[in-house]
Amino acid sequence: MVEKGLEMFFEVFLSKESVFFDKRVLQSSYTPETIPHREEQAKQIATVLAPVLKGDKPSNIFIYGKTGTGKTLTTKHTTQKLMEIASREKISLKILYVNCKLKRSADTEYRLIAQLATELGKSIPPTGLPTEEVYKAFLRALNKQKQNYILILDEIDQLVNKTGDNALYNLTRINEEIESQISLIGISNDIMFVDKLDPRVRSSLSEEEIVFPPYNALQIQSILKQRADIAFNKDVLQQGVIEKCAAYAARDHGDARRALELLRVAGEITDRKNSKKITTEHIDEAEEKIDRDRIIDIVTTQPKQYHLVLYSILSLQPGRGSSIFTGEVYDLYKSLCSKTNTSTLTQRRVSDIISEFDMLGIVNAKVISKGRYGRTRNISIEIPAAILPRVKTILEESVHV
DNA sequence: CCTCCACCGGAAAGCCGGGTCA
DNA sequence: TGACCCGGCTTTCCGGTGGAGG
Repeated sequence: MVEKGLEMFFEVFLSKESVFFDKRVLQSSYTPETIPHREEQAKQIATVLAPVLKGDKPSNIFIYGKTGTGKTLTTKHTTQKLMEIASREKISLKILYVNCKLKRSADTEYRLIAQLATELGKSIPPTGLPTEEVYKAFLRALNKQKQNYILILDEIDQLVNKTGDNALYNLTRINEEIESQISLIGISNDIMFVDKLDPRVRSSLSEEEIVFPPYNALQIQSILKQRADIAFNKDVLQQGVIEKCAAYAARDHGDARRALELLRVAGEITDRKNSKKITTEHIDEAEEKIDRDRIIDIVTTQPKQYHLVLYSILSLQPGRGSSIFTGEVYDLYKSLCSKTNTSTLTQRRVSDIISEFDMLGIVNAKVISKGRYGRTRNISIEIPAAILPRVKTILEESVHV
């Protein structure tokens, strides 16, 4: 019986028409042939890197721009082209790309260097060795053949915020110890982060600086059109859909990635509803869905102690206008802990957990002063009311209250 | 203008699990 | 097997601090 039902389902699914022609084009892993509106930046990168073709060491580059402004795409694209020329001209050149945000892969000094060494063919155990050893292995790999290297460090701000600028310091002066030449390209979406760097590292890293400004609504429109032409079947887009998508994305700092995601999810919603056309209403639904999924995802993947803290905050929000303070949250949290037989964390720690929720956008926690009555955080919940009950259920199940 | 609350938030250090190496 | 390493999570310690109330 069940089997029959499933079969039917799959058959119907197959025969169902989709608005998509090639969905991959809207996914973030997709690399388009051309990158519109970034010609200027691509050229700047090319200008700095070009000397490598004559055997000179290019300057290091620091690239800055908000999320979804095409930094990674442009950098990869440009270096790839450079690589093509280099191999055609038989110039020995190696390009290494690492994303420093990737958990358990390149987000600490040890892991970053290990990752780099691995890409050069040395295998390094994921842990256990002294960092010093890993550097030696990396150096040996670099020296195996004399050539130029270009090292792209994406999201370096993450690395620095987490583990300091030690790794960068070592990398910027590694040229003194090897025959080969290394140039760094650092990509960051937080410009303030350079201030946290040791001055020597800063000046070395940003020998050249390239800024990626946010896209404006018109530019996002053209990006969306370019992709939509390939991604969707003919005539599935209702008038004004692209414009609306672009407007949403431009509203908060011209994030092209978000705009593309919005369009993709809107398409998926359209398919699921068996409609033939993507409408502007679908865009609205998509935006809600993305937000909802994000929050649910964050909440479910959080560890138990975090659940207890969040549950305390939610319980203190009775709908009335009164604001919540750290002290109250901690008191409730403590009693919850003893009720559920969980070990109790210090207030210092809970305070950090609250600010983590703040950074995740689950909660809004501003430090305020109540004068005579001390200083504390003013906490309010940022979860849309529509999914609050669901979040509560998740928390209750995890915590057994 | 000064006090003093109720926390904030940086630094450092400890614990523990997962690992290497000789 | 024991000495040692890394990194995530947590505790300890402690010097701030904005502004209502005196």
